[in-house]
Formats: sequence, structure tokens, C-alpha cells
Amino acid sequence: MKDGPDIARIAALIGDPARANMLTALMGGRALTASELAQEAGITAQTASSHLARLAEGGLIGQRRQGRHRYHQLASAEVAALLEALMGFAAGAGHLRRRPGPRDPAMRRARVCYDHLAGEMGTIMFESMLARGHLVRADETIVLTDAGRDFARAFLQAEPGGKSRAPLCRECLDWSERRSHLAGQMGRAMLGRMTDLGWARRQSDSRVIRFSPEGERQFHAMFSG
Amino acid sequence: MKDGPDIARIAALIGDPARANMLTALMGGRALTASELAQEAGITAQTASSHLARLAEGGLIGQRRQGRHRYHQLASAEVAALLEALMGFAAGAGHLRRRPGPRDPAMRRARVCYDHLAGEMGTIMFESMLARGHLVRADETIVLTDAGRDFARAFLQAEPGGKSRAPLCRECLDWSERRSHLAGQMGRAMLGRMTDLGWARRQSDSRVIRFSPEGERQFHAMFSG
DNA sequence: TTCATGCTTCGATCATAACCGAAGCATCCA
DNA sequence: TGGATGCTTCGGTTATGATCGAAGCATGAA
Repeated sequence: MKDGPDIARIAALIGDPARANMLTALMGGRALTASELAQEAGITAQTASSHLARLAEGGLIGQRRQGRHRYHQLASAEVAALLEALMGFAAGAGHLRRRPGPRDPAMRRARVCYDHLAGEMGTIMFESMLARGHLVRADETIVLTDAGRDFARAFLQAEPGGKSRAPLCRECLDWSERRSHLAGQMGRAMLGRMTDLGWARRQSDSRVIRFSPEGERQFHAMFSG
Repeated sequence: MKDGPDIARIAALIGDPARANMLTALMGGRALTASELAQEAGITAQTASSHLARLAEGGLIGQRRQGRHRYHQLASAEVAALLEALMGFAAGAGHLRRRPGPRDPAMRRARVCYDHLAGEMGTIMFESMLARGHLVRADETIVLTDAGRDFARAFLQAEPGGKSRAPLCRECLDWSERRSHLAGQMGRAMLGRMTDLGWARRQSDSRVIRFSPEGERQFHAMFSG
């Protein structure tokens, strides 16, 4: 009928509740098996299989074989960004599947959002970095200042960003806090460094991030209000 | 089942072909009547009516009554940005409803994308402004330089941006050109100024923008490669 | 080889919702 | 007032696709 990209096709892919649940689960950033995703979505393995095939055909997910397991993951950070945009809008429009924000207190406190820190601690870090002038807003986008670059270099023990062309700093709406947290390359690197330092570790079966008492202390020393 | 925003609900709204066609038509930026949208989507008025009610309930569109007409439009620039993101991904993933890019040569040449200039001339302007240092990329976002601000002030006869909190400069993937053009406040202002100056005017029944010969000459003088 | 596990394909069922014809409301015009 | 237009509501049909049981295929273990 009309020209232009076929947005209906990929929107319809995301629009099925079972597939949306799977994609949301994959926002955890790690690759999951078909069985795990089936459980996540509350459907049987056969059904999940056909959904996964469709998602792959639509370019939303990719898979790796490993022995008799087959791991599924989001196809790219672009897909994650698209899902984030949808989540942000859905949260803003008041379409929540349950209460405003995750019910589990641990999820509210700290969780992973694809590859970066989200939840209360995510927003604390983000706002602290803004307050200290490590980040600034420019036209509603986020830029790392020179001071921020020094800070990042010292904390990460590496040059922030490197050669990748992905956005260095992005703002991601946290739907439990209704405020923003840091995404993009920097967001990924910051979380990675915190786990490397032993401040925090990922819960194996969920998106929850558990901080050790010492890790939490260091975190607050670094990002205190 | 899961916590978090209900992305399935709004994705499903966009995922129906008829509704997607309507939303795409509304990307033209102007408010349209139910009959016009029905024709656009190739369905009857009754069917369109129920689709429009659902879109409104989902917060994607809003409507204004005016006499016995009822005009429908996108609810916000945020919705437009969401649709743009979907279009960008769909185009990138190769999901085109027809050939790569709009079929109509005039559409390819210059058209409106919600509220800014798109098509070949949109990309020419954007790349010229980058080449002249009026805009720079920073972490894949676009920032207006001081020189660019001077240029904009002179051309627009106004301070770019004003007090609005919307992004000043955004990059929007042009799916006919497969390159970017300028969106955001600046994109809107630039197009508005060009029509004010009589360089171009909108085709009443489509998204095509027609440049006058003199307007096109001035345009190229200002944004020549 | 034989068995178990993880996953996919096949076939059939069933529910959702997209659709239109007809009728019902408004609004505007004469 | 009567009639035209724009749109919505109602009712019923139909098609899409989401789902699962059962069987089929791989892979790896015994």
C-alpha cells in the first residue's frame, strides 16, 4: 500500500506477549536457551521454538549453538535501544504490567538493563556523575566532559570508549525509578568494572545485581549525593 | 507474568498493518481526518474508527474536534521518535514494503518527516552543515557548534531552540537515502524557515515538499557540497 | 548400541481481533 | 424542518496465528 520501511512487521513481532516477555528477558544481556525463555514466557518449548524462529527471521535475535544447547540473544545493541525506547514510552504512558516498577525490592535496588546498571543505584550513579560535572546534558544527550574522562580513565583503568563506534554515553529511562540512568559504552564499562572489582555480582537466574557490603560502601563513597 | 512496562501492548498497537499505515501517514506531521486515514490504510471508515480509538487509548495519537470533523495526529514528538526508531531498524534490517525507498521521485527528492526535511535534499543539508562545522557528531549524537549557532541565528532570524526542552539537534535515518538527515528542534525550524521564505511549500495531499526554482537555487547556494 | 536430553516440525484446536454492512448519532447546510 | 456528511456503534463473519500434543532429529552420555 504505502512505501517506506515495514514497521508493522517488526512491531508485530514485539507485540506478542510471549515474544515480548522473551525479549524483555534477553534485555538481561546474557544469552539464554530456548527452555529458559519458554519458562520465562510461560509457554511450552514447542511454542517458544516457533517464536524464536520468527524473532530470528526478523533480525531481532541471533543464536549460537553450543553442544546440544542453543543460546539466544538480542541481535545487537540497536535492538536493545529500540526495546528501551518502547519501554520508556510504555512506562511514560502508564502501561505497566503490574505495579509501577518491579515488585522485587532487590530488582528495584540494582539490576542489569541489557549491559549496564539500572535501578535505584543506577540513577544514583548517573545523577552523581552529572552533579560532579563528569557528564553534562547537551540537547538532551549526554556528553562525557574532560573531567569525566579523567575520572573514567582512573576508575576503569582504560581509555573510555576505545575504538568502538557505539554511543559512549546514553541516557536510559529507568522505569522503576522513573528517572534516568547511564547506558551506552560508559554504562557498560562502569558495570563491568564494578563486577571486576568484586563490588557486585550478577544473580545467576535473574537481572538482580547484588552488591557486597564492602562494594556498596565503596560505591557510596564514590557516588555519594 | 513479568514486571516492567508493557511493551507488548503498544508494540501490538503499532504491529497491525492498518494501524501502522495510519501512523506512517501521520508522520507527515499534519492532523488528518478518519476518512483520510481510512483511505490511507485501505480500509472502511468503521474499521478505521475502531483502530483510531485503540490508538488513542494507547496514547499514541490525540484528536481535536472541529465542527463535524475530527482530526487525528500523533500524540507527541516522542511517538514520532519511536516510530522513527522502528523505521530505522526496519530499514536497516531490510524490511521494506516495496523497493528500497519511496517510489515517487518527488518523495525521494524532498518530503516532510513529521516536522523536518527528509529525502535527498534533507541529507544534502545535513551533510553540508556537518562539513562546514555547523554541526558535529559527539558520541553519535549531534551538537550545534558556536559557528552553527551563529549561522542558525542569521538564517532563522531567531535564537535556535528557545526555551523548549526537546532535543535541539537529532539525527534521523532517511530510509530512501539510507543516510541521515537533521531532526529535532533545529530540523523543524529550518524547514519552517524555508517555507516562510517561499523557498518551498508542502504538497497538500502528501508528504512531498516542492521547491520553487528560485528556492532550490538559494538552497544550493547555502548548502552546496 | 541404547538411552536421555534439548530442540524442532507437524497437525489440529481454538481464541483473538480485523473486517464490513447496517443502523445510529452528531453536526452542518438549506 | 429535512437532508447531507462525517463518524461511531452494533452484530456477525472470517482469517490469522498462538498454542499444545505427539512425533521426529540431533547431540551427548553410558
